[in-house]
Order: sequence, then C-alpha cells, then structure tokens
Amino acid sequence: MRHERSLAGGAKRRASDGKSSAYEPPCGSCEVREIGICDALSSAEIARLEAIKTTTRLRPGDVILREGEPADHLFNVKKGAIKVYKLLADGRCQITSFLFPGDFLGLAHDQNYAFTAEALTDVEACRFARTQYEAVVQACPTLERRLLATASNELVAAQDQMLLLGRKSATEKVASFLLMLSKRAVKRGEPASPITLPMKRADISDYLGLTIETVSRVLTRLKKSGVIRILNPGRIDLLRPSALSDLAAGPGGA
Amino acid sequence: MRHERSLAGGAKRRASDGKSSAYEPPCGSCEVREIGICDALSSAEIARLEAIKTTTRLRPGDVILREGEPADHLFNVKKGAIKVYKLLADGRCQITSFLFPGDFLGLAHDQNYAFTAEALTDVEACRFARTQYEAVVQACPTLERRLLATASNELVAAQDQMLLLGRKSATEKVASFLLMLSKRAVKRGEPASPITLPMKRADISDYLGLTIETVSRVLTRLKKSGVIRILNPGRIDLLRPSALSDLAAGPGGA
DNA sequence: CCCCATTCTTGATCCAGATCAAAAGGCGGG
DNA sequence: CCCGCCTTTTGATCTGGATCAAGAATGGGG
Repeated sequence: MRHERSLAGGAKRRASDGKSSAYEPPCGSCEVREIGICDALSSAEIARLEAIKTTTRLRPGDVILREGEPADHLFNVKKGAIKVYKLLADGRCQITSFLFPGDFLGLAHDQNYAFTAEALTDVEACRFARTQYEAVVQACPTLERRLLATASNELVAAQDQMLLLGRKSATEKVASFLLMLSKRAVKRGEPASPITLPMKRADISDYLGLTIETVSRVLTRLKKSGVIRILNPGRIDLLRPSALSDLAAGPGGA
Repeated sequence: MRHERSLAGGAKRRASDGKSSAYEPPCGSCEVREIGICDALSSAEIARLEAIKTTTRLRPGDVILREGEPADHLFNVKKGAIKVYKLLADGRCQITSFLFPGDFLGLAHDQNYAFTAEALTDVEACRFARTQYEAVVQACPTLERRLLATASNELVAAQDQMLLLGRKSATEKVASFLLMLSKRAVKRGEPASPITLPMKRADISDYLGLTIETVSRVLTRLKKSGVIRILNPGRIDLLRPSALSDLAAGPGGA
C-alpha cells in the first residue's frame, strides 16, 4: 500500500490550513506570468485576480486537494512540482499528471475533486476560492478563453497518455516520459538536456503504468546503451535525444 | 495493421465532401437538445448556431476528421456512434473515446486535430466551421461556459480512463467498460440493461488496451458466471450489475 | 438459399513485465 | 563519522495477457 506513506507524511499539514502566508508576492513580478494562465490578461484583469489571490506554500508530501472533497479552490503553480493521481480501493495508484511552474490545477466540473494532488517538492502556488474566481471569470472573457485553451491542452495531453498507457512498451513509455519532461522544461525556460526528475521511481512507475523495478531496469538499459546518463540527485542527462525519440516512437520508422 | 481496413472502407467518402445535405432538421426539434451542448442556450443563441450549422450524414467506416489535418470544423453528434483514436507509426491503435448522441467533437487547441474520428454506425451530426463557431462563442458567454464544462467532463473521463489503462486487470477493464456504456445509455434516456455495443471486439480491445482475444475470453467468462448475457446483434444484458460493479472496482472492498 | 468474407470464440504456447527477494547506495540526524 | 532508514538497483522466478493458430458463428450479396 504504497500511498499510505505519503499520505501519512502529508496529512499533518493541509494546504487549506495556511490561508494566510508570510509573504504575498505581487502578480506584477510573477515568474511564471507568461507561461501560465495569467498570460494575455490585461492589467485590470490581473488586478481582479490578485485581489482574491492567496499564496500557498507546501512541503513534500503535503496534500493540496483530495479526491472526493468539495472542489472549492483553484491553483496556479509557481514553484516546485506536484503529482496528480487517482487511487483504486486496494491502493493501486495512477498518476494522471505532473504539474510544474505555470501549470493550472483544480479544473473539476463536478462538485468534488476527481483526483488528489500532492506536493513532490517545496511548492509555492496561487490559490483562489472557486466562487470568487468564477465571478472574475464571468467578467473576464479573456480569462475564460484561457481556461478553455488550458483544458483543451490538458485533453490532448491526456489522449497522448492514454495511447502511452494502453499501447506502448515499457521502453517506449520511459523514453516518452523523459522526452516529455525535457520538452516541458524547455517550455518554462530550462535547458532541454540535464533534466530534473523531482519524483521518485515509484511516482514514475505510477505514471507509466509500470512497476518500480521495470522503470529502474529500463533506465539502466538506457544508461548502458549510452542514450542517457544518470546524475546524482534526481537529474538525467539526455545524451542522444534522437535515439530516445526513436525508442519512444517504437518500430514503424521502417 | 488493423486499421488499414477501416480506413480503406471509410476513405472513399469524406465527411467534408457532403457540405450540403438533403434535409436540414431544425434545432427546435433536436432530439439531443437537452443532453448536448445546446442545452441551456437561449433561443437567440440557438438561432445563431443554427444559421451556421450544416447536417452531416456518415456511414460506418467514414472518417469524420483525421489526426494532423487542420482543425477547422466542430461537430455535435445527433445519431449513431463514433470512435475517436490515435495511432502509433506501426499501426497500434488506442481509442480514446466513443461518442454517442449529445456528445461534442472537435475540441482541439492546436491548429490541427490530435486524433482521428470515424463513424461506427450510420451517423448524423451537426457541423460548424470553426471560424464561424468561434464568432458565435465570442458573443455567447453561455456557450463558452458550456464548452468549458464539456471539456472539464472529458478531462475527468480521461483521467478515469488512464486509471483503467494503467492499473486495472483485464476483467476490471471489461466490467468497467460495460458499466460505462450502461451509464451513458441511461444519460441519453435509454434503458440501463440491455445495452447496445455499436463497436466490434477489435474496437473494445483498442479502447481497453487489450487484445481481441482477451476481450472475448473475459466476456465469455462473465457470461458463464451469469453476470451478463450476450444477445444476438451487438447487445448485452447486464444480469447482475452489482456483481459487475464489484468486478470493476477490484479487490479492496475487503 | 447458399457462399464467402468478416467477426468472434476457443485452444495452445510464449513472453514482457510483475512479483518476490536481497543487496547496494544515499542521506539526514545524532 | 557512523547509524539506520529509505530509495534504487539487480537477480530469480512467475504469470496475466499476448501471440499464434484453428474453428464456429454471423451476415450480406448474388
């Protein structure tokens, strides 16, 4: 029951507790402004959002929101990494996405969240009460369009992930995963090659529909074949990205 | 190369060809009005949509839109069933969703479609040019909100499907699938129990990340254990839905 | 009504990845 | 600097579902 651990670790301090925070960074100097949902908002719109914004800080293992609970907050990730997952009754876990700076969290059509979100590292995020947020959305067509675009993007990503989970081999899955991390790092202005893996092997396997052991074995194989290099902390050097692409796509480039 | 078959069958007549259609049913008498995206639109808004609407009719195997092509149309399904899928280079296929009356098709944030959609049965759908549709959306906040709600719903469904693909056993997958079909049938006013399966075994396996043989074996087992009954055409009787739910959830109800 | 093509079921065997088991790192705390 | 815990790697074995291979329904066209 792999998850009892992290839940136990994280349940102590709920995100919702820290409504007030030591320091409220202004939106004007937001580091993720141009890659997040706030991009393309007018300064008047930003001001309206800023008025209802709270900054949340979390530590590894903290649960930000839990499946089944009332969906009454929305978040913008500013720093750190988050895993979003669903559990089966017996503890099996499927991570549906990892969130990084600039990502949006909390879209849920239902009354309740359909998933759990948990910090992997120290996290800083903007937090909005849903009711207030919706009021702002009503008044800002730009924001609503931005939300729709975000949802569409997530949908496309979800479809890619379904293809991966349903039809790719272990090697293809791991290769695709590394490339995805690299691409997303680039999108937020980080280098493509020594990528940072803020998550454990267990998280990678819960994301790819594999076991820890299989993920480890595939990484070892990639390392031995000179495609990647595994650096000390959670960092991996993509030595031959094109080889990785070939592996990710599988045969058929015949 | 399983798909060459269906593509061959469908490529003859593209949906986009039949811009004009023999008969344009008015929105006022639309059968799926209250379960589709048009629900909750004012009659003025409906009129604006109706003005730019075309009715498309398709036959089994017809491709409605293809991955990679410019995403310049949106659809509302009125009759029939559609499969939405992605392919790998070597022909492996993952169906990401089945569409039924009332469902929306065409959300794509990118310039191009990220998936292919193909009719499973005779299909009737409303078709809108994207540019015109977007103009209407701009003017109708209700419609935009409805689109966002639809996208959110799809996202939740996609997450469920990821859990299924990544972590469920073959039996759990098939049981979940049958229950999903039943639930959706109810939602559009059909009975819960003798459900109609408009798709072939190959489609079910491409949806569940299994092979045809495994799907067939699981169905046989469910039949032999008295949980379902397989009726002649593509119909299945859910004799013991609660047993099916137990199977779908897996162990853990311990 | 029969024929042929397609789909579905069933059986036999195989294998990628799971499971079980244990050693080897890494790292924070004392 | 050492200890103990957690994570990762590696090895041995097992198994659920894939693959390979026939049959048995089904159904549409002539």
